[in-house]
Amino acid sequence: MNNLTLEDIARKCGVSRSTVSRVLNNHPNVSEEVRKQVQEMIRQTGYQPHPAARALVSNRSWTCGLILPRSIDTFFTDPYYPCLIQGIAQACSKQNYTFSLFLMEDEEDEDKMFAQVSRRGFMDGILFQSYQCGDTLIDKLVDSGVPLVMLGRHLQSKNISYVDINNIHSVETAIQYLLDTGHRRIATITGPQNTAVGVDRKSGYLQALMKNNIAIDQSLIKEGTFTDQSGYNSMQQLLPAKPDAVFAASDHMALGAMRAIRENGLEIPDDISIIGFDDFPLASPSHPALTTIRQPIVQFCSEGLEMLIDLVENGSEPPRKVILEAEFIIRDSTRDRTSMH
Amino acid sequence: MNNLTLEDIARKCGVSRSTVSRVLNNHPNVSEEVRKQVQEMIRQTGYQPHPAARALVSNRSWTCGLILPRSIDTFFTDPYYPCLIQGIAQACSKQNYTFSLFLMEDEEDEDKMFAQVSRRGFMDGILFQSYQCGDTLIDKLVDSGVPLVMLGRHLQSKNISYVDINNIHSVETAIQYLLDTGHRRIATITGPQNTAVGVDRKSGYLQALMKNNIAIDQSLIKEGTFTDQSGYNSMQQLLPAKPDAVFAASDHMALGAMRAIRENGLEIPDDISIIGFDDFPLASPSHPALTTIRQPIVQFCSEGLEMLIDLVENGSEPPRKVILEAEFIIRDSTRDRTSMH
DNA sequence: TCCTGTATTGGGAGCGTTCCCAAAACTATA
DNA sequence: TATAGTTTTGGGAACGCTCCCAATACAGGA
Repeated sequence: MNNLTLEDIARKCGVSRSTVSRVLNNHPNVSEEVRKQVQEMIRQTGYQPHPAARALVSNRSWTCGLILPRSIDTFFTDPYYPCLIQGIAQACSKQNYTFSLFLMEDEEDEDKMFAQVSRRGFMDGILFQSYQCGDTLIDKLVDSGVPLVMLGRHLQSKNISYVDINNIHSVETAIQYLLDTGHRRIATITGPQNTAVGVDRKSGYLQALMKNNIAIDQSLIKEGTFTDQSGYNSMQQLLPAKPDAVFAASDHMALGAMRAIRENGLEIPDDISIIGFDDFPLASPSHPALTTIRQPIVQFCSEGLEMLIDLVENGSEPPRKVILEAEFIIRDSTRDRTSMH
Repeated sequence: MNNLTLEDIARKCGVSRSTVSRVLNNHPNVSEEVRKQVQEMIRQTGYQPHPAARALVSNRSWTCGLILPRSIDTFFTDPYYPCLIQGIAQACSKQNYTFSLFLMEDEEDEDKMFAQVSRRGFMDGILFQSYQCGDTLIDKLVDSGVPLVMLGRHLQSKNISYVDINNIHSVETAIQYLLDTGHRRIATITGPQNTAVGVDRKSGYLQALMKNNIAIDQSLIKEGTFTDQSGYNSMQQLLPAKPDAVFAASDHMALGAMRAIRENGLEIPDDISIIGFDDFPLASPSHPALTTIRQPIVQFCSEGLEMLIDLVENGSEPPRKVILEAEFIIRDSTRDRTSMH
């Protein structure tokens, strides 16, 4: 346990506290010679400035929080959350930030988190995973004035800065691909319609069909909950409508749908093509390998953190907004049906 | 953003800073009347003490870190990690601790984490998920002197405090159950043999057979990696040896094994009984519902944190050690074969 | 009523930084 | 060589707490 102070280093180098502080913070106005000497001493002794002392005087803690609201019920089963957590952890490490995680389970958790967050100087800012609308937590956070970035747009976004994936456009691209490759009865398993992702991915599906003057058939649309099981159930309901392709709003649901398709004696992609969304680790090893839309999760997280740091340093007006493009990945669960003619 | 100080509260109440501090820290020697008045003022104003100021003077940050070492490669696919993270988050919230998460990906991450951790007063202590032996990180952490608790025993444990599940005993119980219900050719898919869990769960299997004077058949033992895919592959290799039961060292591997069994035209539990380990959310909704050993993950996490707090407050000598019992849960993937006689 | 002991209260010092301003050292110019 | 300007350096004050010790208030007993 290393308990040297600035003053100790200063004494060892025969300079003042201030000079060491300047070296530490890369201020100019330190002669090259002295800078070298101090840096060497810091290296040798393994000195680390005391974060609490720093935070006290500068009102910056170099810590950011990630809040996952309690309405999230697929934390254990959806690989999105581990991926997100890793992405944020990675971004924080890169920016020399400490990463604090808050999983809200009940109101008590929210109060406790609040106490930790609402005091300037402890948590520089927070990243908030968007989920259901109607979450009152988000309003409380905005009111508290803590720098805040939403991960994924909020359904009733109230001038909050956010990063999002271009869900609508990327789904449109995927559906257009299905149309171009000769599919005519394209079904979709949507996400929950009280979430922005759920709504946006469905919009992409609808818009693509409309642009191609294809009538919307409600029997080809089922709402899922992002779980494997809901994909399976929705697919069972869709099969009687005889779709030749399905777009599922998450890979997890796509895998469930594939199970249902196979159990009904149909082949993928020969009878039905299937497209997912996410491209998390479970997509590519599936059989057949899943055609999907890849979320740029690493970039998503680092953009989110960078935006947050910008907010902390330059104030949160006006709200920032970044939309990232997702990549359409064609694998083996879709098939070109035009070559059959 | 609430930026009142102790002194502000004191002034409003017409008392001194010290008195407010005493109320805040539940010191005795404050008259009941004054205490009430101050508490009411704190409530009204929503005053929160400045954590950095507190940490600076008391060398306690009320923050603990959870480190997941970089040798972990199943972070996204094994529900253990989300469960663990939630368990720790919950325990921290209960103890009014802030939870910082460190995911090590490369050596640079380790260095950065080290800088944050090795300075007393920033991170009170750390929880370290045990994984592969040969991790040098653990030695560095021990040397740094930061209070440390291992989650799961370490294969070459060097006097480190830890919490663990009684893996050996709980597996023995499960195997004994298989024997008692008439199974004779019990196979196992073990975890990696360079991890303590992998070794211990295999030991439980071996000991149960030995106690019943059953010869060990190496063709009934395959080593997996805790993934679904490895469960599938191992099961394919085990099938020629004609087992009538399989114990898989994780639910995930059990599910993979079930897939392999079904693909070979066999029925569960009629032809082969199967037992997993974990009882995480994916076990009970499987078909048939999986007989498994439930890890008391919530208790595991809270014991770990309590041990860490004990270490912080009372020093880490002698090392503490807590072993929790796991619960054997019988569902539908096992079948009593004695009633067939 | 005075004295002693205990319960309560107040204020100073200090934690390890950053920031600011003044002092010192150096440089260039007249 | 004197002077003004610039670069570099040092030290005080402050951040908001906790801890310690001294001061005060309030008992009860002689």
